[in-house]
Amino acid sequence: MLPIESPRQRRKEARPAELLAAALEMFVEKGFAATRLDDVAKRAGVSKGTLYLYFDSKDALFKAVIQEGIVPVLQQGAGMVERHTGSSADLLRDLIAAWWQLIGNTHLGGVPKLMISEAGNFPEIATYYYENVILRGRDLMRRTLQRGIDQGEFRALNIEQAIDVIFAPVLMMAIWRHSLGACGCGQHDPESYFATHLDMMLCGIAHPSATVQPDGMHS
Amino acid sequence: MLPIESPRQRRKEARPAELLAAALEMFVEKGFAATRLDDVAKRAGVSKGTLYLYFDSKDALFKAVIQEGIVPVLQQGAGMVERHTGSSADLLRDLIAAWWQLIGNTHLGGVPKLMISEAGNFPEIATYYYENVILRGRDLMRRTLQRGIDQGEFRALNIEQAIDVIFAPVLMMAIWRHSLGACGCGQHDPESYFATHLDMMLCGIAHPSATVQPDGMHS
DNA sequence: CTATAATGACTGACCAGTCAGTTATTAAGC
DNA sequence: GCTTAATAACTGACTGGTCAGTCATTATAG
Repeated sequence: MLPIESPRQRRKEARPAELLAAALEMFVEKGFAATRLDDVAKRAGVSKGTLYLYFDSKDALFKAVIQEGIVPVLQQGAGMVERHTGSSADLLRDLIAAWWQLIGNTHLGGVPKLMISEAGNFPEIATYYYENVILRGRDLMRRTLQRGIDQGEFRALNIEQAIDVIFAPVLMMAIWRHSLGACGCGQHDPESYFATHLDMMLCGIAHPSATVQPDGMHS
Repeated sequence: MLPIESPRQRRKEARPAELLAAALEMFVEKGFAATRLDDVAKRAGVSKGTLYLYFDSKDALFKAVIQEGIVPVLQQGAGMVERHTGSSADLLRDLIAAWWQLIGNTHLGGVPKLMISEAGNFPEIATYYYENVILRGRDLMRRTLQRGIDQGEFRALNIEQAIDVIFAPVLMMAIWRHSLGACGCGQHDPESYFATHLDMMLCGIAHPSATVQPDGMHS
């Protein structure tokens, strides 16, 4: 973004950042198929011809939106787990808060919905997303949970399944915002919702005095 | 719907059940916009012209898929909460198991993904879905949780938020199956996944001996 | 004047929706 | 039973509109 070495004037600043931003917004809002490239170009303030100077096709634009949108952010936040020194519960809190701050609460928060909607039509991009985004994110969660178990802070449970159970409410919050939440349907306050979420994950919902049978047998 | 007064023989049984089923499958698989009505008709074994004998438009077909697909099933399972006599934890288990059995694990399991994808393009249907499906489902959950709290089995917590926290992993399981899960990406075994889920919800992940501060303060 | 960037009218493929025509089913006449 | 008439069910070629992708032209910079 910053001018690199032209003394008085950039020749052309246009890396297609506005185009990617406009495309992300419209893909999230209307879906891939229902988005017209004329509209994307118009929202970015250029013509459709210009769009085709930077992207070979609508598919290529979609791919670029996914790749250049999420992957850098995810890499950026990767060191958090190693650096952390406090309790694992706090690390879990921090991870979720960071995800919400950097992704969920920005335009990128629409990407999960977009990938869910279009995975079937773009298996190649879905695979890319799975390997470069989902697996990496799961890895952060896995290390956090393993850390908690090793330190005796968490119970030993099926980590792979726990990852999804813990992250699902966070994901759904972002997905909801970009789907039915945008139609005037109810919506929680994120801060307070995540607090309840963590509370439930760490303590469960059972009353402390009640004896609970975890795996389905009656008392 | 039932034959009114033909003594020995129905004239024609064809309510367009095959068309609705075919449309549901293809909408879930490819998305609304990317689904061609020629293909829907072909999958149902009729011509496109026949499809238009029963549905006024592609939009009307979509609406029918949502309405006639989910609402009856939801109504059918509504009495479960009243009839239940055991512990509230078991009721929660039963509700989730029933949802998975009747919706998640059938073709209807694709409807949540479909609504998420298309809510923006069909606000009217999204509102219908919210009021007739989501709110009703939340109501079952609410009564279950309230029951548990009243009986001292569950802690008092924010019920509205707890509903979503508890149901999100179940929903995500169904959504995953119809999006990235269909692209060869990993997938949990539902039975075992829901067991872990309930275990976590009821007991939390914290080790019993660890002192946990539920709401974000350090120890 | 040359080179580069940007444009927007144009084209061809695609597909929702239509409708004149075909086939299947039932009823009527004998 | 057999033939014909009447109606219902279904078909698929066609049309009109939409939109991804192209490219000859225009604008701008040096």
